[in-house]
Amino acid sequence: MEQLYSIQEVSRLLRIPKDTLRYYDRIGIVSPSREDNRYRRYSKNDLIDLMNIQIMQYADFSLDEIKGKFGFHRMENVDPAYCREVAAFLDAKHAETRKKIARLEKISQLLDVAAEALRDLNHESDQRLADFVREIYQAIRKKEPGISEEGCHGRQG
Amino acid sequence: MEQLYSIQEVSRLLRIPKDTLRYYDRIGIVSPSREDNRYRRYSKNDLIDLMNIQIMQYADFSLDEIKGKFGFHRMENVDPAYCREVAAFLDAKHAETRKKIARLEKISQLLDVAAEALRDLNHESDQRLADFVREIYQAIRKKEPGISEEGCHGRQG
DNA sequence: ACTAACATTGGAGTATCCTCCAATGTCAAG
DNA sequence: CTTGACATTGGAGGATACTCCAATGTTAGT
Repeated sequence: MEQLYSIQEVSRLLRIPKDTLRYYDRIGIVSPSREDNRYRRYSKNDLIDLMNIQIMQYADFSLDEIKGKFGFHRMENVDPAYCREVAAFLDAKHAETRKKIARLEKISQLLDVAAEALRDLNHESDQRLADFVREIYQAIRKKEPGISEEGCHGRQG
Repeated sequence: MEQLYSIQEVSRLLRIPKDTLRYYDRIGIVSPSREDNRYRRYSKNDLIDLMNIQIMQYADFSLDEIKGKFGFHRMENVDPAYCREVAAFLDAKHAETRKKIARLEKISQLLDVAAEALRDLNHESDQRLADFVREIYQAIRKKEPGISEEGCHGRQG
């Protein structure tokens, strides 16, 4: 007596386009059972999976990560090793997120300084902007130790 | 006597792949002058444009925004109206960036709580995670007032 | 002349996540 | 039996920013 939902019902309940649900089925992310007529029938667990996916997408997980790393409600399998693995994965994501935030804070400052420089055009604000841009530019360059694919046939001394 | 650079030189100096430089030329973002043999020759100003583009990409501007909104070094044209327009644009970007940061802070928290819940499996941390997820889920849903393309032929009462 | 290293072009492919379409099948009501 | 709303499928297209390729032309050195 488990309740089942048609694709349309799921689409309305979770506000996920039907095409997207079909797409998720295709790529094996959420593949509901079928009726004799091949119509999809979503179970409660399928809905929970989909809600988890919505959360994880909000949290910048790619569909690939979602597909690969999670059993969702199958968490009934409380395998400690698996839990540790997932926890480590979440830690990595957390670190990544902190980095993104740091970058965006820089950008926020940059935009602020730039807008200010544009609003009152004087040497001081110009200078501040120039300095800031230079700092960021150097940070960008330091990222990769300097090889740009095609540019290394004739190696520079 | 302006110094000019070949595509290879620019690629090495700025660490931008040659294909990318050609791509920028194609889509009209930075189109250097040509020699008789049709080889590209980048001017100092072209380099400055490219550096600005690198900065703006770091700041999450799309190439379209970059193309549309900026005269870069042509800023010698200090048209006050244009400056105000650009400043307003930067303000909007700034607001957008603050929003992104707020979202990422939420995500950061979520990942933290989730990892913790996975590490020591007890009712308390589980509950905290569940609450947090619910809160975020509701925030996600509130975003759009609830229409999902295909799902509105037969309108729900 | 021949070669290596550079340059050009148009066009196709990659990656991600959908989004849309046409052809077709199913189901319930009148 | 027809109509309308639902469902299915495979495959194409879109947005973004490249990335790669093949065919071909140019330049400099021996």
